[in-house]
This record gives sequence, structure tokens and C-alpha cells, in this order.
Amino acid sequence: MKVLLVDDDPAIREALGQTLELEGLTPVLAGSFLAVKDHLTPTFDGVVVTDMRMPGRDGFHLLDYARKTDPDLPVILLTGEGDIPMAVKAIASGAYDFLEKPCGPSAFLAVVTRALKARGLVLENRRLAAAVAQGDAASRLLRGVSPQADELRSQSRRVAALGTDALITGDRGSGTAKVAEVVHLLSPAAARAFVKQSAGQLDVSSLAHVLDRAAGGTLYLDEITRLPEDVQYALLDRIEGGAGARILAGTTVPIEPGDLLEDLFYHFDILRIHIPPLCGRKVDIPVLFRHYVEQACEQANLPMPDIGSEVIARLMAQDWPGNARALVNAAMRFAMGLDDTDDVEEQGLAVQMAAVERSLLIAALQRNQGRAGDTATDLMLARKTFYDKLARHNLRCEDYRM
Amino acid sequence: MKVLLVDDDPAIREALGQTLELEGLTPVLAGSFLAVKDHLTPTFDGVVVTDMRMPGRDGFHLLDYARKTDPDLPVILLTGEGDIPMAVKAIASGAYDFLEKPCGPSAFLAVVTRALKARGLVLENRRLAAAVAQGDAASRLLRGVSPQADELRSQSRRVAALGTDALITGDRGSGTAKVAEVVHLLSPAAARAFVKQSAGQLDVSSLAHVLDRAAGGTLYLDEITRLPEDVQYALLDRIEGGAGARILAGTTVPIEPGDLLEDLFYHFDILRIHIPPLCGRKVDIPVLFRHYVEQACEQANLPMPDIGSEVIARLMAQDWPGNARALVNAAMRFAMGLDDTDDVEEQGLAVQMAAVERSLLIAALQRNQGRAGDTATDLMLARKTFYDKLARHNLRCEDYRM
DNA sequence: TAGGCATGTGCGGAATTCCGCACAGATTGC
DNA sequence: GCAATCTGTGCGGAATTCCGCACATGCCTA
Repeated sequence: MKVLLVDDDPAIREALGQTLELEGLTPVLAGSFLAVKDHLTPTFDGVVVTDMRMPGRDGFHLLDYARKTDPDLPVILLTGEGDIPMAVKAIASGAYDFLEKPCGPSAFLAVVTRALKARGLVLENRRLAAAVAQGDAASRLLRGVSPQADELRSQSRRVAALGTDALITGDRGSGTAKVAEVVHLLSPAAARAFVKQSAGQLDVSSLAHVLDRAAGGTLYLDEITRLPEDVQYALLDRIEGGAGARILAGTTVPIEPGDLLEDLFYHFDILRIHIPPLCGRKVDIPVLFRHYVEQACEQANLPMPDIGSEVIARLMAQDWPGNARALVNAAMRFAMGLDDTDDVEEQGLAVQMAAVERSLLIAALQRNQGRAGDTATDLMLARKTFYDKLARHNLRCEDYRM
Repeated sequence: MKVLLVDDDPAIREALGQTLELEGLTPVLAGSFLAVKDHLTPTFDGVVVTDMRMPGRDGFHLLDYARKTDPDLPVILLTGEGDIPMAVKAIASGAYDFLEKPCGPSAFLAVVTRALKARGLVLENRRLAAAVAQGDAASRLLRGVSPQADELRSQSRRVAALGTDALITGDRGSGTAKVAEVVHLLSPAAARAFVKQSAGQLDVSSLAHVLDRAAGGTLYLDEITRLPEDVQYALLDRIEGGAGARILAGTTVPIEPGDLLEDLFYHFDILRIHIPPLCGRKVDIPVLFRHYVEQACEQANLPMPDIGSEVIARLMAQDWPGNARALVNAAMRFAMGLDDTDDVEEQGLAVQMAAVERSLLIAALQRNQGRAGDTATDLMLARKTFYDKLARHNLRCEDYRM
């Protein structure tokens, strides 16, 4: 953050500037309003200290201008010694604070530091408010109420902010690609390309190609341990020469230095994001399951079924080696009325499809209060076809009338 | 916000308290540390002004205690006139500011006001950070970057916070039920039941039933204008006697007092949430479309297709009388590789069944790591039939092998 | 009471799906 | 290197589904 110091007296400017520098702050010195005018924007990351009595545009003018530009931009006014009426007027005019000249360094620094802190909070609050309004990608996409889910979001935000390459680890089905995308969405390059590529399917020429496509954005290499050795060398060369994109590597198998070229391994291992398995954060299962059921229902335009406590108990009783992917599948089946939330052997496809069709027919009948013609139209079926299907499923329109 | 004023001299306390009250601030007066100790918590909504020299625990002790409790809690110290060493020590010890006794009301008020503002920023900062971390339901579920979308989220948050019954209006396909659910999720009763019911399908006995199911939570009555008149009377009786649940009413047709019993109409019309039509906020279409495509891809485990600018242009060129529901359908078709992004409100049964079958095939392929024979057996299909279905859905086994 | 509209069903032709078979090619294991 | 196994596909007959048509019946309204 900066301290914009405005005083027509060069000696005072220098002295105060030195005081600031000795405190580790960043002064920007100027002799007049005109010299600093362009700094005074709503996003200016700093505060203003100005002498009140200056030729031409005085401190009050500057204060007035600043307040119109950003009412939360702190302006500290330097007054003459004992000029109490002027000080009162300054505060009344919206100055953050005032200091009487000459003042001791500690008093000066105290006021400036307080103002900088206030400014920092204002800017941070604006940023946070924008994040809330927009919906931070981590909280939107990485769900869960467990401490482990919190940690995952925090790790993702940290990696995004740092902008470095990183390694994403997690068991099969845990969503390494999704976490990579979240990191991308959280980063300044969110509007740029996000390229996802299976590492095992790369060769040297296609590596160059995907790096070009990801330029300025993010390249995610799935299952990095399958990257062919010649491609590993080529990748290292690119990284050393500037890859032009952030590279995230994912793996669902445990990884150790010997699994990759050592330099490449340690390059990615600078930062890790570890996705906790579902079995270690079972408290997240109800939230995730409900979300996936809602998603499936929205997609298929199905009514949202009640999720009873016995369903939740059944979900919680399993360990979910298939992680989120398996939970998505279970949720989809549940949404379709298949009443199957286990990861066990399946019914045949035909039986499942019949159950789904029956659910969809019932939902449509309900939407249309049992009016056959309307329901057939709703489903974009010929009336006859519709009747045929009802017969097949032992359904009768009259059962759905008021 | 409060000003906690600590001084062993009653005359000074009273005088400063009056100064604060005249400024519209809220003083809390105390003669000793012990009297205020319990106020000093991390969530204390105010600042502390304390005399430094007091019998027993002095101002420094209070400052020290406060800083340990919450380093961001401003403590203003009142010093004796000219006691500069003491003032310096105060600031060095982390006091927010100091004032020399006696000081004028305006100087006193300026410091206090500044401290209150600083405290407000800190508390707001914490609240916003928590909201970001948790993921506010409004920003997660009610998407859009337009001012109208902002307004919808704000209305939803306000209704949620007030805890009253309300009316939700919006055109067909705009998602009145979804907004009702968001309001529910934002409210303190989020963990309780959310019951959705078509108003047209209610009778007096089923009304009692759904109110019982929603007890402590939220009941959403869809298409409230279709509520039979006898049920309206029954509902009014329950509302007057305490319904036991928050009741939200939705309508996709314009509603006026004559459309319902007058008392019932005005009961719900206390608060309205109006969902803006997509045609009035086209800037939201790209964001929403992308979200729905991502959702469809996640459900069906499909790779995310690129959404070209020509696709966006075509979406923007339509008015979307089917609103979000139609956009969901278009997104699903796009995700499935159907080059059809037009405003089609309902899906036919065949399209829905095709989507389901595709999802089930993919899930089975994943379970079987792309082994065709095993997958066909799993689905209880002839191998040939299985291959026919893959062809029909543009699926290839090899894409699901390790 | 009559007309209009909606419902429900049998018949039968067209369209679609199921699926066995045979074959060629690829992969895996001994 | 070879045998066993798996994969993928075209052909074609059987089975199933789609759906228009015609008709009878019931309900609602003027």
C-alpha cells in the first residue's frame, strides 16, 4: 500500500517521506494537487497525507475531490500548529484525521498506519462483497461441510492466488479434474483457456499443441504418472523455458519421486492439494447426495423426491470407494425412482429404463392432472402411443385426476 | 453500535456520555474494568473509551485484556493533559487512539466515530469472509451477473432473514420453486423440511397433512391461484392459528386480489419476490447456459464441450419465453452433442429417456473399465444390442479404459 | 336434448429395436 | 509364436413399438 504525500515544501516532504520509509511504508511524494490527481481513484491502494495550506489548489480542494471520487479514501490533513478552527473544519469536511505541524514521527506514523489499516479493510470488504455476490468458485463447486472440505477449499484458493504449478492428489472418483478447474476459475486467468488432457495420451508434438492451446490459462494433466518419459523431458524443457500456462498435474494413485523424472516431480510437488476421500468425511455425504439428486432432477425435469433419513443412513453406512463419482451415480438412480443407493450389482438396463419411464409418465400425469390428451402432448407422444405405454406400466389416467 | 465508556470519575462519564448521545451514538457507561469485562468479546459491536489512570485495574490492563480477546477491538485511551510519554506508550501498546483530557466534544467525537467505523469494517470483513467461505445459497443457486439477478438475490436474502410468508412471482419456467427453496436454504430453518406442493392438488385434509410435514420448516405452494376456495379458507384458519411453518406461495400467472380470498392474498402480498424474465436480463444467458452445460456434463460424465461465440450469439438472439427451464433443456441437448440450442420448453419423453439411457450406459462402462463384454453382461444385454446402443449414443468403450 | 369434446381401445401397417451369427482383427497369456 | 479371448461390425430375421384410423362411450355446456 502507498502513502501519497502532498506538500509544497520540499523539506517537509522529504522528512515525512523518510519517516515513512523507515517504517517500511511506501511514500509517493508530490508538490501539488495536479501531480496526484490521477492517483485518486476508487481502487487506489493507499491513503493521502496533504498539507492544508498550499498555493493554488489547497488541501480542502484535494479532500473534496477525493471524497467525490471515493468517500472511503482516507485523507489526512496537515495543519498549522494550534490552528484548531481549521482542524475542526477539516474533520467536518470528511478528512480521516488531521495532524498539527510539526508533529513527532510516532504520532504521524500512528495516524498513517491507522488510516492504511482502514483503507485495507475497505478494499478487502469490497473484494469480499464482490466474491459473495458473484459466488466464489470454491464454495460453489467444492461442496461439503466438513473441516476437510473447508481445507480443500482453502488449499484451492491458496494455489489459485499463488499462481504456481501444483499437484492434485486424491483417490479414484474423487474429482481431481474438477479441483483443477476450480483452481483455474479462482485465478486471475479464469477467463482464459482451461485445457484438460490425459497425460498417458500425450506425445512430444501433442504436448506442444496443448501448451499452445492453454497459453495464458491452465493446462491440467490427468494421471500424471502415465506421462511417457520422453514427454516428461519435453515438458521439463518447456517449464524451464517458460511454459506460458499454469500446469496442474493430477493423480489418483499414490505418487513418489521415482514415479516421475525427479526434477518434474519436485516441480509439481511445491504445492499439493489433497482431496480427502468420502469415507474420511462422511458428514459431507448428505449434502453432496442432495446436491447431486437436485442436479439430476433439474436435468431430467423430474420432481425432487424426498430423501428420507433411512436413505441417508444407508448412504452413510457405505465407504464409497468410488468417491464422488459413485455418489453422483447413486443420486441419479435415486432421482429416477430406482430406489437404489448402493454400489452393488445392477439391475438390467431394460428394467431400469422401464422404472424411469414409469416415473416420467407419472410425473407428467401429475403435472397435467390426469388429462390424457394434455399429458401426451406434454410428453410429445402420439395419444395412442401414450395409451400403449400406460397399459405397459399398468397406469390409468383416472387415478391422477382431482 | 455501542461506545463502552470507562472512567472512575462519574462527572466525566456523564459528560462524555451526553456528548455521545447528542451525536446519536449509544454510550454504555462504567466505572471500572470489572464492570465491562464481559462486554469484551470478539463479536462486540462497538468500541471502548477508557481513562488510563484508574484505581485497581487501569486503562492499560483493560487494553491488554481487550487485545488478547480481539486484537481488532478499538480501545481509545484518555490521558492527562500533556502526558506525552503516556500517550506514546498507549499507541505502542496497541491502543487505537488517545485523547488528552480535557478535550473538546468535536475532537472526541471525531476519534470515536473513526473508531466505530473501523470496527464496523472489521466486523463486516469477518461476516463477508464467512459468507465466502460457506457459500451463500443465493449466490450458489440464483445465478446471473445482471442487476436484476443481484436484486433477486437481495430480495431472497431479505425474505429469508425476515422469516415471513411471501409471494414469489415470475413467468412460466422462471423457477419459482427454486427461489422458494433458496429462501428456505438461507433461513435459520434450512435444516428443517422443505415441502413443495401444487396448490391445485390440495384438499382440506391433504392441506393439514402437508402443513404437518413442513412443521418448523417451509411449505411452498405452487400456482397458488389454483388453490380451491375451501382450501383457501382452511389455510387462512391455520395461518391465523399459527401454521407452524413458513408458507411461500408461487404463481406464474399475474395475480391480483380477486384471484384469491382477499385476506389470503394480502397475507402473502406483504412481501414479494419477483423473478425477472430471461428476456429482460440477457446478459445472464451466457453464465447460466455454461452452468447448465457443466451440470449436464457432470451428471452424464461427458467432456465439457467448447461453447463458441456463435452458440452464445444464437442464445442471445432468442427471447426465451420458456425461461430457465428452456435454457436447461437447451444446455442438456448441447452437452449431449445435439446441435440444438433453441427455446424449447419441455422435453419429450423420448429425449428424456435417451438421456437417461446414455447416462446408465456410461455409468456401467465406468464400473467395468470399458470392458465391453462385462458391461453388456452387467446391463443384462446381448453384446450386439449393447454395441447398437453405444452407436446410437455416440459412445466408445475405449474411452472408458484405464 | 343435442352437439362438441375428451377418453379409451382394437386393428393393422410401418418403423424401429433386438439379437444371433459369422467374420476379421486386436489383445493377452502361456 | 500360437492359442485363447475379447472386440467390433454387417447382415438379416424376429420381435416389439409407434401410431394413424375408426369407432364407441362418457362428460360438459348451451
